[in-house]
Amino acid sequence: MNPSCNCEKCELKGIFIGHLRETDIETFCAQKTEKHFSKGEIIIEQGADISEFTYLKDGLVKLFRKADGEKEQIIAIAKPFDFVSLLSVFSEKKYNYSVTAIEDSIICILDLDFIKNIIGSNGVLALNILEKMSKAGDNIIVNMLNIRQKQLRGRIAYILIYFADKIYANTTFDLPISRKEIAEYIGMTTENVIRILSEFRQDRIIRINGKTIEIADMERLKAISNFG
Amino acid sequence: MNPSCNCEKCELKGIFIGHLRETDIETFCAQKTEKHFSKGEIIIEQGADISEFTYLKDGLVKLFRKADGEKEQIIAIAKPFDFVSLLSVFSEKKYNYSVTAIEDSIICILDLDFIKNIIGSNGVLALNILEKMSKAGDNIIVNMLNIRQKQLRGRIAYILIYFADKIYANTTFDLPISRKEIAEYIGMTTENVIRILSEFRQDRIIRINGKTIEIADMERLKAISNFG
DNA sequence: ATCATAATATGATAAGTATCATAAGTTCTT
DNA sequence: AAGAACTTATGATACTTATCATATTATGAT
Repeated sequence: MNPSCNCEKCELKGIFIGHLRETDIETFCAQKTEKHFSKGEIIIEQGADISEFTYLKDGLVKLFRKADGEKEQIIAIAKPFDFVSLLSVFSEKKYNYSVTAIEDSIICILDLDFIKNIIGSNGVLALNILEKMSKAGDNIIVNMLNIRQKQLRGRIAYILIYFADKIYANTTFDLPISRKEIAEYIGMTTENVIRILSEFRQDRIIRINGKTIEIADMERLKAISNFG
Repeated sequence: MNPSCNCEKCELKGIFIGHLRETDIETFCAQKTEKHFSKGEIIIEQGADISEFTYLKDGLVKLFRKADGEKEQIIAIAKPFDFVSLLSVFSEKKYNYSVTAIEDSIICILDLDFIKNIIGSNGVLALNILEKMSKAGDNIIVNMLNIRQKQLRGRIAYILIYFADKIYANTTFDLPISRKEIAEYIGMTTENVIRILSEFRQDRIIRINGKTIEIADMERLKAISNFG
């Protein structure tokens, strides 16, 4: 493992480095660029040419699209290993969604043709990528289906639990997105997101302090998520 | 091209046969099983082990899942080339959705380990599969986002246009699914699907005769799809 | 053929959600 | 420090959608 690569912490290390031939590792490490993005910065802009293969090494990002005269729609909140350039990369010429950092993030960038070349000459690596892509797409779809089958209270409960369990592993956390963005994520209005959060607070299911949320009654929240 | 393979009509021929070495083509053709399913028959059952790689050669199928005590949710209506075993195949052990034929269909089946083997030893083929998977996942997600941002009338209009344009290339067609299934596909109740179809009929936007739908005023339907 | 079951259909009502209005608190800019 | 722009907040009302009830027509099974 080439130390210049500085990939020790990267969750994708196993997939890439582990399956590359020695000569490719050299090129891979020389190729790789790491970029830091502060919370709020745009990483990928909808409509831009896809010429790079990017993935999230650290942080948290949101994928969203803006159609015609419509509101923005958040497609996914992605953490490391959830692949950033997961969707269109291998099938489209231009991104049909944007990505921004919702927490300080580190993105690794590789030339797409270079990656395609490696994959084309390394079937085992290809299978691994295939597995990751498959999983990433799956997760987004399952998530959307889960949200779709619930009503507003259930959706809010679901997303709060998602942050607590899957992202922060803590019942107290700072919401990385605004109420408006939550609305764009679960397909409802900003007012109703605020309203239902207030309702949960009044019912002592959560405590709110600005962006800070504390889940006070996880049992009830889970019940709402499951049956709401 | 081995004639015993009988793949002339298959849209996936180019991807598989085109990139296989001579020796692999022999095995591929010997391996391949073709199965016919009549309308209504179950092709894949949720929860079953994934041990085969299946794809749709001809016909029309629906992918759906059933969660806990919830209603069924239709994930996608897939035509040939939209890959049947697209989602979980490379990442899961068991199917988390079912597939049934909504029109008489022909399915091609290959052992999954065999396919993985081929991919593992053939990077170019891998890239092609990656492209297809990427595209298939994309389509489902975009479709779900499109539907989500509309209200009921817009959703119904959208799906009618989808069948007319994308599936049957004809403004008159037989609906391959029931009103109940439409409801499961666009996330609303059966009654409202029926109601809105009746409404469209009363407004002379469509003509209905049982399962047969004729789009009488495509302009208006498109307007409803876009702005509803 | 006939019974049972499911699909289509329509109305009335209840529940859920969006829209509009307004206000107070934040954050960012200058 | 003040103002602009945005976020959070809450209420009133209108609109959208679901639920319940009931009837009719299709479909499938014995």
